[in-house]
Amino acid sequence: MESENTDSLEHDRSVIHQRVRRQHSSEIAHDYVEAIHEIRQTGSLVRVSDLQEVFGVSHVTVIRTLKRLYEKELITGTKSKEISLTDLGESIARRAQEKHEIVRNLFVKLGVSREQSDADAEGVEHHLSEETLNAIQRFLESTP
Amino acid sequence: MESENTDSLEHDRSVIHQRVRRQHSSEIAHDYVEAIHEIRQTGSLVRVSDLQEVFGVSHVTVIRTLKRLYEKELITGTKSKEISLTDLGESIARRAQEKHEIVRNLFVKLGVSREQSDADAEGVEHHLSEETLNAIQRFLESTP
DNA sequence: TAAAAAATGTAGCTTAGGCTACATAATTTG
DNA sequence: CAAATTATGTAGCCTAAGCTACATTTTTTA
Repeated sequence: MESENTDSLEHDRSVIHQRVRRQHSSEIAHDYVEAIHEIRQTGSLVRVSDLQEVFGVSHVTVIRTLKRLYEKELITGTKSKEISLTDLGESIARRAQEKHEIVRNLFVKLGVSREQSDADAEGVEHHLSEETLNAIQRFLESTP
Repeated sequence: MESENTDSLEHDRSVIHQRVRRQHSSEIAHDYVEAIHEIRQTGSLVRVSDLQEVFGVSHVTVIRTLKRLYEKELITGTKSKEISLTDLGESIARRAQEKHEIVRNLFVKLGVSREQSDADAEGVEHHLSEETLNAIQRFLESTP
């Protein structure tokens, strides 16, 4: 009963780490729908080999991941011709894109190169709370 | 030989994602040495149960992770009494602590609450390049 | 100090996310 | 159009990181 009156110091730590683990487990799904969304935006059909190139993994890994996305109802089908986003997938993709842009713009504004901003944003975007994203947006809108 | 002349557009995407995957695979190790370092800083011995509380996982998971840290020569021993950082582990822990602080201070400066800044920094700290960290530090040192 | 409680450890299961090797299908091209 | 190439798909293996169940050891405490 030691961590009851200590303002749950230890307990809070574990909550933080549990949140990060949760974020990781949805991260790949979000990256995939984001990539699928971008490909669809160009007007192309989405092929396994496209995703294979985007992520730099084997086609086998792509196929299995797509199955999981289908089970989670983020995409409408798992065969190459049928790969498209569900409404849920679509909204997740849009939000991921927004987050990515916000984070990238923050880094650019701080003086980081375009390329590095883009690369770092990729890892970071999944770990920010709404509070922090809002704060970043406020900062971006101030003092251009 | 397809992505040689296309300015490696697709190829670059895959490099970015491969980097994020690499970051993820070292992330837990870094979090552990950071936690061990913090516990040692308070003068206490490090016990399995301490780490279990910090991360909110079962003691079994902690034990197995400690074995991996030992194999990677980040800690000096895997039995509770012997858990301490190697020089390598120590330097990783210090750097992780620094990064965590830099990111947290950025968020605080942007108006995010202490608590949320700390939580978000935990997920973000592993994904920033030196270039971005330096840019953030410059920003923190300017216009206090 | 002996019993109870807490901490540690082992065995073995699960899922996610990588992979190669080996088909089969679809597209391109000579 | 037939052959070659490219794209998909399946089977089965690996590691990391979670877990529960069941010892065993260590520490507390009555």
